[in-house]
Amino acid sequence: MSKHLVRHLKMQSFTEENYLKTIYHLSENNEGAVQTNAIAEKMQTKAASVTDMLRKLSEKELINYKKYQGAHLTPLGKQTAINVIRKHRLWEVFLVEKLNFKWDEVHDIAEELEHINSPELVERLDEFLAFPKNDPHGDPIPDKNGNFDFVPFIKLSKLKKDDKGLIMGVSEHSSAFLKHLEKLGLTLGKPLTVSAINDFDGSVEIIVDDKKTSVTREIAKHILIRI
Amino acid sequence: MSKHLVRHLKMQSFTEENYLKTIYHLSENNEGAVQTNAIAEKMQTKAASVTDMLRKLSEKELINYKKYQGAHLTPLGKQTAINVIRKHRLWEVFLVEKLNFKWDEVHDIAEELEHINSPELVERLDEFLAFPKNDPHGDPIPDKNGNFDFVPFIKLSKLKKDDKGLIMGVSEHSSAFLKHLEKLGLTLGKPLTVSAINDFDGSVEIIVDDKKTSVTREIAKHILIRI
DNA sequence: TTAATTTTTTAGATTTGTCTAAACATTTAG
DNA sequence: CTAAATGTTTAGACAAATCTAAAAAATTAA
Ligand SMILES: [Mn+2]
Ligand SMILES: [Mn+2]
Ligand SMILES: [Mn+2]
Ligand SMILES: [Mn+2]
Repeated sequence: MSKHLVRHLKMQSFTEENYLKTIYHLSENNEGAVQTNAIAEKMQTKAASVTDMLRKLSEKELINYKKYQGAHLTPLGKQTAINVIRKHRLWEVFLVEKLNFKWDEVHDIAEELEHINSPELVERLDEFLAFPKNDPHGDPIPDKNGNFDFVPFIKLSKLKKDDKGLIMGVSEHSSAFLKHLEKLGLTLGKPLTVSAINDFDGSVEIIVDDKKTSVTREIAKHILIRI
Repeated sequence: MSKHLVRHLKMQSFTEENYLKTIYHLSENNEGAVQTNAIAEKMQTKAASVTDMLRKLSEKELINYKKYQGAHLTPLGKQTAINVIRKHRLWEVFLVEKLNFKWDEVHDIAEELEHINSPELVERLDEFLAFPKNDPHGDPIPDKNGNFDFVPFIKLSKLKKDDKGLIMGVSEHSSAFLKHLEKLGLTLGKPLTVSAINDFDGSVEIIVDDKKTSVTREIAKHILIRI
């Protein structure tokens, strides 16, 4: 890391921050330790590289790690990860609300902006945006102490025929996925009704804006619903 | 450079961008080739490191460089440097105008933001800010084609007794310097009159807002005036 | 125009983050 | 319960950006 990017006191490199964030996201769902291969896959890197980094993060007391046993974030590691996520989501709100980007265009830019290191900047950005609670994809934005409401949305793929609900979020941020939803009229806040579930491939037929559409089971897994 | 920060087509690292920017600024004033030691001093690094980087930038055709002869930006290198400067200055305007930072607080944050790689983001930011012509320190903001008016301001240190003028810029961005000016009431746009020049140490006595103050010759060199 | 001084480059290390190939450990299946 | 498959770590290398110390070139001064 170049000296021109010297960070605050606890100097985490972009790379370290990305590892911490990935470990955080992987431990959100399943409870146990986060495995080397899972991290390697998410970060599009090799298991050997992950092992190296896990040792380093462990050295810095950002994770608990023992050989062959996977990783857990320490409180310090968790705080760091949540702070990066806070910044990511605030910048996404900025890009959509102030610069008129679409929700499918902001993720990659936020991946860069999330590493800008200025606590003051984050707090002022939060204020400028009027302390938003959710990002453009429905994800909750942690406050400056790292607290946020855990809202247990249900995957569209779990709904039954005739269930009704509101689209509250997505669990996949790729532009391709979001553009596809947009084309189908599936945007945040939209009410929908499940009109049928296809026995053969699990695809879900829904009614949105009085129009009938259908999404594959894979897509339905990434659409989050509040009933 | 980590793969998570893979940039656009012409992949310049933060470090390369900072070198190009420094070479650009050093060639703004004196015309000839930019010397190794001058770069080393501005970047707070060692001459040996500079030599390594000059060879690399030359390899990439961003500068013209021959051993012992110093460096010149190529058109491509100049364009890259100006684009980084454009981003730096636009972000400074954002920080001051939208997030209410003071002019002495924004430089370091902009040093990080200037490396965010998204042409679309820059254009939308420019529009959001209503296409500002100057940054909070009076420096001109290049347009998206890299063009900007060269405005030949005069250093306060060059003025004579009884000369009048407007403060149009500063050529030093450190927080300490800017805070000092602020304390003396020397902010952008302020009219001033030179009431005396001290023979002994060259310090400049001025009248601003009907009050008399005095700045050292060193400080006067960094205050830019339009008569 | 030789000598002293300044400037620049080279040589050789170091740190960070990455990789491949091979070894080792753990889990799963027969 | 052994054997195969899967998952993880080690060993050794590499590229980027940096450093120190020493050599070489260019400039300035005597
Ligand atoms: Mn995102
Ligand atoms: Mn998001
Ligand atoms: Mn600045
Ligand atoms: Mn500025």
